[in-house]
Amino acid sequence: MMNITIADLAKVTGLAKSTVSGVLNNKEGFSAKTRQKVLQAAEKYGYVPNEIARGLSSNSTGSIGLIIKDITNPFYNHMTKGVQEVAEEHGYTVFLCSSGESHQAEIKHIQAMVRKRVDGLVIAPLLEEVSFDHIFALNQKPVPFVLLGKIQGLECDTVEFDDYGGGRQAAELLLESGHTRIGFVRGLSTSRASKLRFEAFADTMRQRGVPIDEKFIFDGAKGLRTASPQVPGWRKQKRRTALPP
Amino acid sequence: MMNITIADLAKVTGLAKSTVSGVLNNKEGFSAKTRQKVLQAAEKYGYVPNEIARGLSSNSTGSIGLIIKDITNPFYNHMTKGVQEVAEEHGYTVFLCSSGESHQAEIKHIQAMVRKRVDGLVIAPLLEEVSFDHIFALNQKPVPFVLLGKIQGLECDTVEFDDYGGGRQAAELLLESGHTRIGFVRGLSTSRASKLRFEAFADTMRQRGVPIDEKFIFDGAKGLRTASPQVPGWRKQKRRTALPP
DNA sequence: TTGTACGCGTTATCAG
DNA sequence: CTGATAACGCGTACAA
Repeated sequence: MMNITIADLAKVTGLAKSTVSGVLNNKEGFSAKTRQKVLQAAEKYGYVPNEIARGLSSNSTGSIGLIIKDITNPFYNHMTKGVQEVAEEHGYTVFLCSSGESHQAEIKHIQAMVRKRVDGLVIAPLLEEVSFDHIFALNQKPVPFVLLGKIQGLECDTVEFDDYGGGRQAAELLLESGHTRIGFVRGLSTSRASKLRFEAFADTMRQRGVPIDEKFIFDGAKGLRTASPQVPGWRKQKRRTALPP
Repeated sequence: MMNITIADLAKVTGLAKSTVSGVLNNKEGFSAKTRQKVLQAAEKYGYVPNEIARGLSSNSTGSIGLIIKDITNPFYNHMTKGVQEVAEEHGYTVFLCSSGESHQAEIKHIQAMVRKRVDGLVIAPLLEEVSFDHIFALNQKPVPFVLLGKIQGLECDTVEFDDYGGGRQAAELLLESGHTRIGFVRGLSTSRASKLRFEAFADTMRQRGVPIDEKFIFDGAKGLRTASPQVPGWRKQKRRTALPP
């Protein structure tokens, strides 16, 4: 029950490999008879083109890599959905890799994607308290990539968020509603988003002359407990379900 | 800035391709000097093995395909996380495909995965009101797969859920708490899980002699609105965030 | 210990 | 219009 190849098809139809390949790729210039023969044989034997082989000669794989932190985080799974929809529209498939907030995992995944010769990469990297050597190294390679967040001194495509602005808006909303005892839950120390949002919050509070009570500042939140169903007893299931990165 | 190959390394070191390959694959029987030379050159020129080429001759890709309905559904993203963790432990990478409740998309994705010659496939297929021809066809091919849910007349690996039991338990819990005006929100008609849960609910109600009020039965729920952050304005963003399949 | 030749499945380039 | 042949990058026998 091996996979049938173009050579097999050539043998059974009595044609040459190149002819079979041509017909299968809808090239011009083949007699209707030949076309028929090839197509019928392909159908009959359940021929499925081997994209690995195709990729080797065409030097492209039709795959892109997406490296995120945690697929159970709604921010990332919505983003993944979007990436996937667009990829699909363009005939691409996506490799999903989760770094799980581990710098080592991030490095490993990027290398794996390069080994698999993806046609492109979308990366949501850890942005604080880590080195970016692996990203600079990636930049020396032929594979194009987009980063979620800017890296100092690296000229490349990025998607950025106004985390400072968001933090300010949130603080202002609460202050304008007349609140003064406002708390803040910070995320992991590797999250630049969390850092910026907190800075904005602190700046806004200071500007309005409202003191921050340290009792209400928390650190290292890895997620929000939600009402989401959980896969019961899945290993040491780390919950990390609703906090944007 | 092309990708560097084993042949390039052979050229710059003045060694043979097979020597380079041997060293890179940690084979026995090479002088320390040769080893050094190869490793240094590989490092210097940023050599990254081409898994496409490797896959072509080894007839394996180190990738598995995962076909689910919607990655923003917590049931599926937790499942995806699990699949991914195990895959990674074994040195595999996963292709993520979302069928989005479309039978056509499911078929298309399965074919794409076969073309990409994944080493295996995990599929959460639509189970009601659809044909299974594509699954039977898949079963004729060399690629192993696991299904979420059983298909009549198909001998293959499956993972199953006790949806009927769950529906019964839920009904019993409410009845035993003294409730009688109980509603039920059914999912899509292609969801067997939803169908079975409703049957269990209806059976339980009947057995207890509690009448079902049709006013409280709803159909076609595609998701639960949650407090999850949304990617704002992402196309016609269909929300489908928290209902198990 | 090292080098050569072939196969993996496709595509592309030439001849016929 | 069709057929032979050479890449593509790697592994793996086999030979030197």
